[in-house]
This record gives sequence, C-alpha cells and structure tokens, in this order.
Amino acid sequence: MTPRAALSSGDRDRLAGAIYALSATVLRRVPREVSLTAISTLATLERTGPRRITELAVVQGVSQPSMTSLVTTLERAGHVERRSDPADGRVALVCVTDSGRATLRERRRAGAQSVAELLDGLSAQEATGLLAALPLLERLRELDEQQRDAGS
Amino acid sequence: MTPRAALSSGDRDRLAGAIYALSATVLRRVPREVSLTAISTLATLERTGPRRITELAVVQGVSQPSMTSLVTTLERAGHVERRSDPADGRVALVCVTDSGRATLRERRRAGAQSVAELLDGLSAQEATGLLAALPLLERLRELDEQQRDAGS
DNA sequence: AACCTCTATATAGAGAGGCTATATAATTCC
DNA sequence: GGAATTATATAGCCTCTCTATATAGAGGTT
Repeated sequence: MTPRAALSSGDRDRLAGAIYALSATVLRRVPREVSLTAISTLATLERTGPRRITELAVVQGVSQPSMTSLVTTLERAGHVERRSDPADGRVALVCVTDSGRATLRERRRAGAQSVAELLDGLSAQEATGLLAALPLLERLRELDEQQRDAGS
Repeated sequence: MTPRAALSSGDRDRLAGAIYALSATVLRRVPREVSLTAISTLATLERTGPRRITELAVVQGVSQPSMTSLVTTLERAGHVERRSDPADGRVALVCVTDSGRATLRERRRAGAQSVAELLDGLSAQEATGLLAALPLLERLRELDEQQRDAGS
C-alpha cells in the first residue's frame, strides 16, 4: 500500500492489536445511555453541518432505514431537527440542535472521565510518556474521520 | 486518588478525551458479527479459566439473565461448554472450547487488521513515535483487566 | 428430618437498535 | 407527459439488553 513500510510487519500488527484491544476495553468501561451510532451521528452533524439521511447512513455504516429510525429517535429527544431542502422536496436535512450538542459534550465528558480514572493507575513517568503520544492518537482519529466524512 | 498528580488536570483530560474518542472511532470501523460482550466473555474465560455465570455477569457488567442468555447462545455455537460443579449442584461452570478460542483469535485478527489500515496513513516518523507508546497502551489495558477480572 | 432462607440459574416479557424488503413521493430524463 | 431514478418512510423480523419472577440446590435451626 504505502511506498515503504513505516513499521515492520510484526510491529505493525502488535501495535494495531494493542490499540484495538484497548479500544474495546475503554468502550466497555463507559455505560451507554445513548447508542454509539447516535453519538457518532451527532458528532458528524456538529463537524460538517446539516446532512441528508442517506449521507448519514453511509458515513455511519448503517442502512438507510436504520438511520431514518435513529433520526426519528433523536428528533423526538430534541437532539436534531429535520429541515426541508428548498432545492429538493424529497430530502430531509438533519441539523443538530443545542440539546444535541449538549448531549455530545456530556457524553465526551463522561467518556474522558472514565479513561482518566484508568490513567490515574499509571506512574508519573508512564503518564508523561503517554502524553507524548497524544498528537499521534489525535492524528489517528483524524485519519479515520477524513475517510468517514467523505461520504458526501 | 493518587498521592501526587502525574499530569496536569488539562493534560489528563485531553489525553483521556483523545483516547476515548479514538476508541469509539476504532470500534466503529470493525463490523461485528459477534457482540462485544460475547468476545469479552470469551477473553475472560481464556485468561482466567472456567467461571460461573454470575461471576461472568459481574465481570462484563451485564445482568445475570443477560449472561445466561449469552452463554446459551455461545453454547449453541459451540464456543463454550456448561460443566457442572461437583461441589455445588446449582452452578454452571462455563468453559471456553477450541472453537471459542479460534473465534477470539479471528476477531482479534480482524480488529488489528482494521486498525493497521489506519496506521498505514501515518508517516514513518509518526508510526515510530506511536510504537514507542505501545507498552503504555498495553499497560492501560492491563490496568482495566485487573479491575475487571477481580470479580471472583 | 423438616423447614426456612439464601443463592445460582433459568424463564417470561418488554424495549432499543439493527437488518431486508417494500411502499410512497419527488425529481429527472427522454 | 410518462418512465425510471432517487430520497425517505414503513413493515416485519432478529438480537441483545433489561426487570421481575420461578425453580432448584445448599445451609442452618430446631
């Protein structure tokens, strides 16, 4: 894929495996009142502005009926609004509301809180070492985001 | 909690937030034929040997009826066996089978594969930097595991 | 030994979230 | 203007989770 390998095959697999395992661990720590897909959808709307249902379904990797149902649920909860597209009477433009943004913030706070408790188990030296990797962790997420939001 | 803070409050929150966000991102990349709880349960059984249903429910943070139902599903799929405890006729000792271990391996492989594709988007320098954090990522998972498996 | 209480698991029924198949309405293209 | 296409909605089903409750074995008391 890449011109030259950045990591040896073994390192690449070990690192990827560790990240996957940690991810599963972290997500299981946080109780979910709102589904992962719902949160991720709100995040997409916040980042990229109003989107159509079909686009959201593609971005989230769920079927269109599932996204219709999710949007209906979020709408009832007041987290999003359906607006009509003046240019095309078929489409529903989904917009996040202040309530939706607040939910997103709260969810991020709760998630970070849970991970922070895990971080407290590290020594000062370990914590500092991990902090050095922070930009790289953020970069990984950006990489995924770019691929994900491309579904326009 | 800890005697002295290893990180500033802001760093701690940013790092925790980044890890949580990345975790959610990573897990949404991997299609799930088997539920997260099922995989995590198989992993617990592999690590710690046969366990009672009630223990597994506590460790996974689900209700006992949910765990009974999950074990039944896993048993039908051949991934675990129910054995009786000679010392107590009420308990069902759940044991992972070879098929269960194979499922676990395959799932880890698929997860790592998906993350590896993300890693390929990093430059050689970034990838090497992240590799340096590998032991710390593993350590975080161990910390969680210790808390989790304690439910004996 | 009979009984009561506690514990381990199972069952029943309901709700959320996902899927496929299909219906409906608006747009686009001859 | 009518057919084909596209965007969303609806219907029906499956899985996973929950609470409430039933069943069966263990343990202690008299």
